[in-house]
Amino acid sequence: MGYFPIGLRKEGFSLTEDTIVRAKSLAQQAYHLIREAILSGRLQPGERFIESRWAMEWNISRSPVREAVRVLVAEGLLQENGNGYEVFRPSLQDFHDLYEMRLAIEAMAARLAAERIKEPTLVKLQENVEQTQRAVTTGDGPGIISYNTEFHLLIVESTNNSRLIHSFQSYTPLIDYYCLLVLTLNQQQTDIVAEHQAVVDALRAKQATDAYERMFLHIRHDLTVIERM
Amino acid sequence: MGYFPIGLRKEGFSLTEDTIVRAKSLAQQAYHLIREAILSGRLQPGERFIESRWAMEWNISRSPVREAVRVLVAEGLLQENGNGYEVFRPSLQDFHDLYEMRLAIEAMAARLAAERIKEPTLVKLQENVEQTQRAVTTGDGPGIISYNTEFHLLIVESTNNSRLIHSFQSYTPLIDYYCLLVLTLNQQQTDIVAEHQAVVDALRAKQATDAYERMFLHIRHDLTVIERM
DNA sequence: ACGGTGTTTACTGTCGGCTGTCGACTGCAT
DNA sequence: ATGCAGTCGACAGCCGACAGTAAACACCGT
Repeated sequence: MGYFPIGLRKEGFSLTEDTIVRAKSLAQQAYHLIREAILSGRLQPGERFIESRWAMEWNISRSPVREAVRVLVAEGLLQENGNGYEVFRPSLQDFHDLYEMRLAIEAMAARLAAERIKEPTLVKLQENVEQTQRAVTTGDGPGIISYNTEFHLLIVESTNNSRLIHSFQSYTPLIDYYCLLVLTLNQQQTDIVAEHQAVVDALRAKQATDAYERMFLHIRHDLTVIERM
Repeated sequence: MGYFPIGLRKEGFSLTEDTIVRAKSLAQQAYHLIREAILSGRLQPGERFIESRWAMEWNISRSPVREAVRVLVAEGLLQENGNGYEVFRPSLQDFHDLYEMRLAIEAMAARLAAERIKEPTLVKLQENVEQTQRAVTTGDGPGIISYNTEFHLLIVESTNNSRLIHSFQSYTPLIDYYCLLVLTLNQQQTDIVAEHQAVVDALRAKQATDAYERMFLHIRHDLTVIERM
């Protein structure tokens, strides 16, 4: 007991596995499950979060759930509410703050990337822009979103700065979360291709301030489009 | 038992209090104590961190200590080490990454502050610059550091952006930490006053891009000075 | 000496239970 | 009805104990 992934603990498991795999701690599994439940919207914003319910649900004790909760509170996805916890309640102000954070991180990332990016990444970025173009013309909504995410990730990663990357990864799901809750989609803008292309051009030319400027305008454009709704 | 602040649990406490005060949870107290111990250098980098030792030390059970550890791991101040934990081991690369993070956050903050800063804050900033000037001329090292910290904090706070502020507050102690460990002091540069003054001037003139640029150069200057050592 | 195999030890992960607190409910007096 | 005290159920904070594990140690045949 206590070593099988949540959800398999009663039903048993297949013995046909050919490698030995050590399950993550229950606390970590609980963390990921709760996080996923919040970000996917299965847990409503403001909904009360009760440790013991989930512990029972998963047939584990409250300790690992508590530890997961501690981390989620630190990350802001859960909030202490007098006595008890509730799911983070997003506000427009938060969303605005988040976008300014994006501006800070990603514009800086573009600036740094201009000096550090490698040829293979540039190639990938160029491909990405073209794939985005196709997705836009064919009206492939999910495609646009996923290519867009990849575009920004590639640039942030090419800074080789672990803090920027970590920060980026911590707020990216939140943006999707807001879009899920508040907005239908923010991909109506067709300028995205041109703006991405401008960033790539600046990166290719190793023009740091130019890359910064392009990325800054791109994200701020996104923000103003969203705010108009 | 279990409801008095750590350190008072055996000695009892005065009954002359005239207000009811709720003690912070043991987990929160443990969190702050551990964090303080790390940042002050009393816990050496790389030193193994043993939950049960500290629980015994404080006469509490391991549960609250564990919860504190969870948060500190999430923040990066403790690291999982196979089986067990150890104190975050800073590296030069980390320090460099941290400074680029500063560039991202604080340059953006200056940009936003230019549009949002209020007159009283501008006055405070101007006073701050003059106090810094005096501290520099009298060779008051600690004074320079504390005025410098205040300067940057004032600007970040005047963005009214909770994410930027939170990010700033999470890395600020780390910078002091690095300075404590690696460097004697990074305040040998006397340009600090002129650079701060330039930022304040740009803010007063509501020149966003100018404020951005000044702050960017100021912090990068700091970084290059440090790196030369 | 030395690789390999028990064995101890010191720790983390998890559990179930106890206690304090809060909010809702109940019943009584006004 | 209304205000108040008492009661109760639900939940978080905390605890002591147990189980599992990794590294250090001791032992052994070679």
